[in-house]
Amino acid sequence: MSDIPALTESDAVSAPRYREIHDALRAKIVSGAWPPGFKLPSEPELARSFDCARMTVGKALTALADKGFITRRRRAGTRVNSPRPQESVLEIHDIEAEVRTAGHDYRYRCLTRECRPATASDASALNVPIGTPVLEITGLHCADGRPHALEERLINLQAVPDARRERFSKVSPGGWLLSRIPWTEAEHQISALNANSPMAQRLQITRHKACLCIERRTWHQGQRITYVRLIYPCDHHRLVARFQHGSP
Amino acid sequence: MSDIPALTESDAVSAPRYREIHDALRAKIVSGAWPPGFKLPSEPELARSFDCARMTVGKALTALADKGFITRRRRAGTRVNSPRPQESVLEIHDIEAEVRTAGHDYRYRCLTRECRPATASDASALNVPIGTPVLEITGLHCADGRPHALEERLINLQAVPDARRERFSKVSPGGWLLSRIPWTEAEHQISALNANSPMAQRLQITRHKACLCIERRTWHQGQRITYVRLIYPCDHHRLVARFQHGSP
DNA sequence: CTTCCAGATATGTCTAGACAAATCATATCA
DNA sequence: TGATATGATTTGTCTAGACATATCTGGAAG
Repeated sequence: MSDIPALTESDAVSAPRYREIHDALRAKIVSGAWPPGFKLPSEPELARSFDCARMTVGKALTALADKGFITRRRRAGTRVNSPRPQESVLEIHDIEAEVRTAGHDYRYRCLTRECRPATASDASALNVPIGTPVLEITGLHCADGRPHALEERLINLQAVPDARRERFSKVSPGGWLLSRIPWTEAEHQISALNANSPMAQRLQITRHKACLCIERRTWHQGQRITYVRLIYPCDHHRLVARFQHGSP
Repeated sequence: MSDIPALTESDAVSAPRYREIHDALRAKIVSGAWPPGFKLPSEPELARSFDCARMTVGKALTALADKGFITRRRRAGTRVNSPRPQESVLEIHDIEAEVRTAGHDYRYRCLTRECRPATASDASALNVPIGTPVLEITGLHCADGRPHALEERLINLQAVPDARRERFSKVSPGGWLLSRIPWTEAEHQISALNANSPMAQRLQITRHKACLCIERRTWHQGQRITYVRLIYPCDHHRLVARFQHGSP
């Protein structure tokens, strides 16, 4: 027989001190007792009032700052932030993984491929000077042989010169790039659009059908790597984002 | 004249030690030198090899664990995680704030309002038993008098009984709820759809026009509060998500 | 062979103190 | 008055050590 008592959330083994402090301070903020702009007591004062070392309150404050509740500045002290817009964590999956986990067969097919000096629109999409060598690729992601998503991509050849030698006929440029140059920064824009004729033809859908459009720009160490536009027919895809604030 | 030297990213004032360690370890991981499942050296070993105190490597490891690169377990040690799907932080703004910050005049108008026992579809949207009292509201968010977004909402009256007495004729239920019951958990689904006739009529757009559809489910302490579907004509809205992994 | 207990080891938390760096407030000088 | 030096305050980082807690390993007991 085990002597370990049953644990419920409410009677956890006693949270660590820094979490107690973190939660106490957060309660002051979310309840409105400490409104935006309010200056918190200094670390030494908090340490005295919580009867612990400064490092311990510091740990709690750092966590609150990481979560965006407060801003800390040397000498100026710590202040409560204005509430930020709702944030959700959006998981943007690799298309191949996404298709395969849904239990379908995945295939990629290249439609067009062209190396050229950047036009004005290429330049603005990649944020490079006009004339910089770029590679434009359009391809189709298929699930069980049926078109799943259309990909239109620009690659900055200055950042990824190897791409010039790759045909991308069967291998999707997304995975190829990811394995070569891990991105450090990404920006996504999500919008809706009506399929135009070439899109509709390639995706085998009717013209004007609503599509989800995901544009992604990727950086590596500040340098723009690639710009990609993915077009999903509306019944093929939806994005899910979840957010939890409070407990952790 | 200021003697402060110009700072470029490359010549920052010398990063704190724990960040150097953090970056060094992350480099091992993202480069693949330490593959998923790899067991890292123990804290004391790392402290020796980086010639610093254990707390300093601990800080770096904690940060890496928070970001999902590694998993740490007592006695079992620290291991590299399998790569997670790309994640982006998606900011989902309050519509009113969004319209106003764009410099437009904002107005909300209620279209329909009905209290009823939950039908089967209400029940699945709110995850409550059939027959639970719910409030259904449809309304229109307008910018400068023109339709901006259509809102279809269900409110769980068991969780928010006060809503029964509120007419919501001019005040948007989103803000009303938010000020009353702060959510602790939210899930968003983003998809595209073609406007059907009633949508098109209410939004004053042509039928079949592509719209961005954002569905949101909100919880408070595990209890489902509300389900809302927002329909934006495609040229009215796009979502932006940013993600940076690495530096912070 | 299985079960159980006792180390050994790795992380988790905490402390008290130290110095560094940023910034605010004040006093001083031109 | 206005610019500048000075000091005080607050956060940022780091250390060396301590004890707590979880978990793995191997050996002893049944």
